[in-house]
Amino acid sequence: MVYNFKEIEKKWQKIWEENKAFRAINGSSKPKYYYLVEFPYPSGSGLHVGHVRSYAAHDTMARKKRMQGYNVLFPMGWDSFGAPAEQYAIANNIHPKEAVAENVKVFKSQIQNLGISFDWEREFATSDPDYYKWTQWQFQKFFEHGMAYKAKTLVNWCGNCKTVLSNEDAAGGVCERCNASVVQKEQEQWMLKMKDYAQDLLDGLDDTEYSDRVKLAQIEWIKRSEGALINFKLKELDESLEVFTTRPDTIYGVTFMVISPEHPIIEKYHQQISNYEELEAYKQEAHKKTEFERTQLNKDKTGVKISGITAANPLSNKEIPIFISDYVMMNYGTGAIMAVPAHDERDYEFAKKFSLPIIPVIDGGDISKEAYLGDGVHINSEIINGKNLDEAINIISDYIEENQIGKRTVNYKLQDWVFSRQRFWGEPIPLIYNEQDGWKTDKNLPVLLPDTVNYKPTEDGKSPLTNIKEFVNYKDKNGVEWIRETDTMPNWAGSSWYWLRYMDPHNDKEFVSREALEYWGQVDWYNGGMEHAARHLLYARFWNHFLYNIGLVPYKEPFKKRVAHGMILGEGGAKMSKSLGNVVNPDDMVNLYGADSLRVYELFIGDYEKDATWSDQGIVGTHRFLNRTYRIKEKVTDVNKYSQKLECLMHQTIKKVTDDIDNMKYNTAVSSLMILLNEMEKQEVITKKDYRTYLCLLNPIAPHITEELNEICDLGDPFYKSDWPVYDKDKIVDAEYELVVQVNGKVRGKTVSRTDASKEEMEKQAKSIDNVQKHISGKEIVKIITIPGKMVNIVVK
RNA sequence: GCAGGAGUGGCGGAAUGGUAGACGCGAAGGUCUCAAACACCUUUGGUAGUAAUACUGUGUGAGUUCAAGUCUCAUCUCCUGCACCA
Repeated sequence: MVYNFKEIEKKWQKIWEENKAFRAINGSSKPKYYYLVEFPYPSGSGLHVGHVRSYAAHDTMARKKRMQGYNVLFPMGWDSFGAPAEQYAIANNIHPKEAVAENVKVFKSQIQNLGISFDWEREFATSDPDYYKWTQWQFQKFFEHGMAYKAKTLVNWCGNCKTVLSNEDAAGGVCERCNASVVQKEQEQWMLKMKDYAQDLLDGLDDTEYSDRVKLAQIEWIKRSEGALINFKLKELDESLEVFTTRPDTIYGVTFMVISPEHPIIEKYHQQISNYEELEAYKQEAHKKTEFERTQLNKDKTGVKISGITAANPLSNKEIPIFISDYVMMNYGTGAIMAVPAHDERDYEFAKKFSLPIIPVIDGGDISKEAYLGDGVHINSEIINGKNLDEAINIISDYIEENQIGKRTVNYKLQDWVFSRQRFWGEPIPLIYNEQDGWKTDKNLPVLLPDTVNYKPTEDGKSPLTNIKEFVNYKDKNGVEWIRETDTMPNWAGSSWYWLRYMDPHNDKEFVSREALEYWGQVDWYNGGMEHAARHLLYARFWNHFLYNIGLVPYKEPFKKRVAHGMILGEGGAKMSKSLGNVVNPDDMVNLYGADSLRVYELFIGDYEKDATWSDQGIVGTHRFLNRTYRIKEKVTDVNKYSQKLECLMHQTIKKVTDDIDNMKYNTAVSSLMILLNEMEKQEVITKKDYRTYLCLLNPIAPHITEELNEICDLGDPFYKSDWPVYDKDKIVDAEYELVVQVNGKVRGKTVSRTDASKEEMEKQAKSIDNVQKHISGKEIVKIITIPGKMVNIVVK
């Protein structure tokens, strides 16, 4: 250990805190910039080296931006509601509130030990009543604007966590939290009408600068498809069955229909259906299957034919049977499909299984083997015979609209948001109910979570709050008795507006003041993990779009820019996990090498947006780099201008580091600083200005050691009060350079040339090199390509 | 299956169409030391050669170009999302 990083780091962290060095000022006349990094769940396992990477990266940008004269908002808080905190509490047999307080303390000190320049005066946790009061208030806005409704839905039920999960939480048929299988269960739930915002959420992406993969994750999740709704008349009833299809042109190939086992028509025409019991049994069987079995394992088609109801093809008038099958989902489209086995893989499998007719309507392929999915000319299709795909779709769409059989439509995969959780540790949904008045908002906010110890989920899956009479029974000031809603909000709620609260975190009159909203505007740059690029981002955008539409926020899109960091993998390339024993604790690294070494290492490790593998050796390298940075202070002279030999490199490095930080190319920023240090080490002495500039460029990445050296060597104001260096673009080009000479594209020699040499001079110089002579003598020179300041290529024959 | 991304030394990784392998790690040799650690110096893609140098080299195969890791086409592999989405 060359320098005492422990003492230095503590010292500067204290100075920054005492001087409120990173305080963001509402209404400052400086230009504003808002950096947001996802706030963590304060889980029991403490900070991960992955957190360090994203915090250090944003911190680097934030520190530089401040030095460039911006009023930077760079806040941090805690996403403390939800399952992780609750599970930790249950496991350790303490109240979630205490668990959160405990974990936040650990997280905060870990982050502070890293010297991240968060404005801690704006800190809050989503489980603070002062915060969730406003989450509840905003939910009431959704409710008041008809955006929240209660519905009996088939929900994903995790038997292990004893809770309902959103489709997003149950992706892949396993519980996001505990990995147990998810089954389907009917339950009354509060829903938010997110589907109404599908197109807006899609269009809004055009006004953002998200990285491509983030944008695509959003598009994929919303998934828009254009097609048509078509009504199929039911022969026995005065009723029709509506289907959604993207291929109306294949309608002549429809040989049967399939509806979801949960389709309401089954209940409605219970009487007409002669095999109702059989259908009901199938439905029950399907619900027992996990989503995983339904989708992954069981590609084998199952189903039951509905007896007593048949449909008619609206174009050909042919009578067709109707089946129920679990391959049709109630929550997509209309829950019913027209089956075209000749041209759809799933319908084909089903038709084969149930020996149903397969009529080709597009020419091509061999339908005796498989469904033909390719393009071609329509056949067996009366009014569209001989037409190609686009034409046929148009003709059929026109036809069904003219004859009022159906209409063109756009469908989205995006679903309404299941907003209820039957858990203790969440924001209570602030609604009350009685028979006469139905559901009403409770205006006495916050609706506080009771201080109960009975917070474990109940066996029947109801919220533990249902057992607390003092909470459930509510009498208003007129003496009217109400029952309180006992469901709580999902974890995603608190994180759906937290960036707004940072703008004005202590406001007890409003969720955020209008002035603060106008001043800070959009989050300029939001970083987080790829795992949140679909769901969290979608919920947050939806929430903000809604607030915008009711006039509560000035911008529709909350985040101007979103970039996703890569993961830090354990040594060996696997995801860090306790079971693999490859978890690296940032505290250990800070103790061994210091926060600066850890920060530099995590930024040097590779491309910020890509995954990177941890290496214990790598951090040794960056630690050495900082030691050398420290040691070179002995060479500093009192001269206050750049050394002549270093001047050009200094300007080049300023440019490189400035550009690289803006483009998140931290690895090459660090590398260019290493190059500069290597050069300085070669000099007998370096000037005060050389050293000051070098330290200043390194400061956003390694803030402690640079502040210390700046002070020890008496180079100027502390960096947190200083300006970012600027380069002179006339000085980034050296007077001389190494001219590369190629013959037929192969390097045959190098020589030192003047930057302002003419092409003729360059060619003359090139030809004078012995080895070049050797390769061109006796041959005909076809042409010479000369790139000033770079190279000469002599083409010979 | 669909979409996106990536294949470069022993390893992490650099390269506006213009010197491939910057920078770092590791390794080898050396200096310091009684010794070790730390530090410092030298070397380090492969093959041949004392060397100068030559050939070869960015997953594979073609192509465009004076010049290709970079552009085009084909192909293989890996990763990451999404997935019975009608």
